[in-house]
Amino acid sequence: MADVHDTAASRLRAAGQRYTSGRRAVVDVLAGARAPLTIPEVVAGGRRIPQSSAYRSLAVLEQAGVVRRILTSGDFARYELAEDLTEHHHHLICSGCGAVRDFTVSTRLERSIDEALLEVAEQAGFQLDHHRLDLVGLCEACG
Amino acid sequence: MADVHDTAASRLRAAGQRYTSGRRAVVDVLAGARAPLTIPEVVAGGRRIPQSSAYRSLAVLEQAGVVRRILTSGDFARYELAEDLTEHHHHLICSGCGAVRDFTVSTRLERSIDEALLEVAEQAGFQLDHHRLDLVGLCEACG
DNA sequence: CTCAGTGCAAAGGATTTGCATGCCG
DNA sequence: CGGCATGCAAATCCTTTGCACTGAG
Repeated sequence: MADVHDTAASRLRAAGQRYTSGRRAVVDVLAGARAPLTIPEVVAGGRRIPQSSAYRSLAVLEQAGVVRRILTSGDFARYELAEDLTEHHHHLICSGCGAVRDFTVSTRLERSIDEALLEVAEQAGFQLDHHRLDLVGLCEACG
Repeated sequence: MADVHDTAASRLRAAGQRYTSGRRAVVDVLAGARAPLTIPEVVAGGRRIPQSSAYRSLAVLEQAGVVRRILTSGDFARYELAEDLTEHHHHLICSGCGAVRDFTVSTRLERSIDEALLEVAEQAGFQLDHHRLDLVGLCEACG
């Protein structure tokens, strides 16, 4: 956990930004969650995080590579810690209620995907950064 | 192409909707594109498609399963024909300029992914609808 | 004639931004 | 002290909606 904050601090520094208490509070909330959080959830999860500051902090943290923004079909965007601060994973997305849950797949499959995508990227002249593999369906409650 | 319209018509009918000329115009524009289009692109691509009608038509078409809405990091949502009207594919997304391009991977990899996700879905009590595999990176222009 | 679909203009709502203040360096 | 970060409130802008009109059945 301290590790997360250390990494966050150094990445922000590298981006010419400070790791202030407000930004730290946002990271704390995200680190304590098991799934990506919406802005209202981040705001509600911290003791004193005004909405506009949450938006601004998350924008800065995203640019610095500390958090990642993910888009679902819900009204709000969601944020989670960058993958190298947690571990590579994917999302189960309920198309009914918009709930999101994390999951992982086998290393072998990951490797196959990465190999295939690397080739695709090369052919297309793309510089591959990462891939996104999401599962879309209905959760137990909505099914 | 006529096939696309036939399918669209029957799906709309099944959803209790009509396949009007306005909706047909939207489908025409999407069918003529090689990548998902933003609303402004749809509006600009058709001869006479008011913005609000484009939004409304696309919402109806999405509910009927004729088109799919996809979210990128750009300002606008993008729409494409449903996969069974084209073919299963994925997206290269440029994190620099937001451009999106289609690509496919081998059938073998698709099968592996589907098998793995089916298992994940089962364990999580999810009813699997489909998966999304996107490649995120920088396009030639932005790289 | 009736009702769904359409177009325009206005409203809605997540996100961004201007500006004054507080705080870190 | 100087400049970035913060909070509040107001502005932005994609998207949705109200309402009157048109067209298909």
